[in-house]
Amino acid sequence: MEIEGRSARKRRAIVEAARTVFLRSGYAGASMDEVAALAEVSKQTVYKHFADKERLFTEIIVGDIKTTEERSDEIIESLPASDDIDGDLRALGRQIVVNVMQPRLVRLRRIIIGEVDRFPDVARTWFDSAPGRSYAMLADRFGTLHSRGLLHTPDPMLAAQHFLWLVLSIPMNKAMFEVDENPFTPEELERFADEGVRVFMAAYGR
Amino acid sequence: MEIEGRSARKRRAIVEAARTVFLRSGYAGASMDEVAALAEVSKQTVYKHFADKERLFTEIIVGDIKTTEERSDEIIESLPASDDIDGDLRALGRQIVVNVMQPRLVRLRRIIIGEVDRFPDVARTWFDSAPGRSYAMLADRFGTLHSRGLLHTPDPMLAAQHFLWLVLSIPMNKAMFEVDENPFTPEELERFADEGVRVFMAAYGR
DNA sequence: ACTGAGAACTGGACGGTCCAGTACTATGTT
DNA sequence: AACATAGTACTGGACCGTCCAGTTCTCAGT
Repeated sequence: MEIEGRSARKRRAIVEAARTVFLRSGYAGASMDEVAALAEVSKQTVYKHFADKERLFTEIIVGDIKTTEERSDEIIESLPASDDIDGDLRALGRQIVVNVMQPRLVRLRRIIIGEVDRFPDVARTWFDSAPGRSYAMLADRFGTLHSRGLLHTPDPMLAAQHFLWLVLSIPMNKAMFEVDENPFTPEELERFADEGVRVFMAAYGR
Repeated sequence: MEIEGRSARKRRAIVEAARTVFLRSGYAGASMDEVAALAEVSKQTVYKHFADKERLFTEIIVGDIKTTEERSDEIIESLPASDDIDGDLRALGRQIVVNVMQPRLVRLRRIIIGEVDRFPDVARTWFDSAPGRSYAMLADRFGTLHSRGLLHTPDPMLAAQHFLWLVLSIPMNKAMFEVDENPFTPEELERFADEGVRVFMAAYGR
């Protein structure tokens, strides 16, 4: 078993500290001294591992996005294919809303939106990965369900977007403007999911 | 007729310059020197009218929010009450999406989201005014239409939120992560509106 | 197991830059 | 005269990124 060397250990500490600091203070609000201090590492070491603040930010955020992406993939792939489409979608909607409304993700989203001008590539990566990939995976499922006659989704991509936003947009939009990243209880979130799915089924149900 | 005095004229120039600069560069990116230069005013004069950068920002942004609010009110109030609910809502949806997706408003939205931590009050003002007020006004209309049997919206507030986000969330979410604030043509936007209204009517019609 | 070389790290100082906000004098306006 | 503004220099502070002298770690070669 490979033991993590000193350099790798320091690097991990830096990444973790940077994640904390950037998520807490945003890009402009974060200082490299703060990162170094929290990582218990000298500033020089930070600059040995990362060329500058922009690259550190980019790596941290893109890393977080990838993690998020994997989790979302799991959730959508777990969508069962029972006869009870309505129940299946309700379960899916609940999982999605609870997952996406995690305070950490809400903060991440806010920071990326605030830095679109400075980091357009990060924003694009987020969009392709966070909602974009879910759109595509869900559209794929809806396409299948349509051809099996279980849903009426002739435009599966549009249906997928409608589904996700029916479930998410009310709490997400509110959270964008609240200091408290998740002002809803899990029960409230699940209600948003259920009501969203109800509307979805009225329009797209068999 | 009251002639605008010198002081008032300068103040207006400062406000306009500040609006331009803040919308272009955000709060942190904007500099007071830049504002003074664009307003063709000395920095001292800026500080004569506004105590500090934070207050200048707040006044500018809140002012813009109010303007937006009035425009939104007009649009929702113009919702006709004909027998053709479906057509009326489609017209409303189109107006809303085109109005809300103005590049200026999209930028404003991004800036406010990015500054939630520093300016929670501004964010709250935005939320209460921009989506919040529309929710309430629309919910009021839906309540009336429900009791007249023209819609089935027992929870008018929820229906109003579903309506607005069915129409808006797809383009708005994409625009949040694009450098180009409005990556859609008016035709595409209207299609989002129409499709959103279709889903809405399937769930809440009759 | 020992050693020596080189890489990585520390800690602190520091230059350079940017910028909010102030001070001060001269000029213009009412 | 009284007040507002211009113009400009200045202060104070934050912070990125660099530099350097001295220390610690790692690992290959013996």
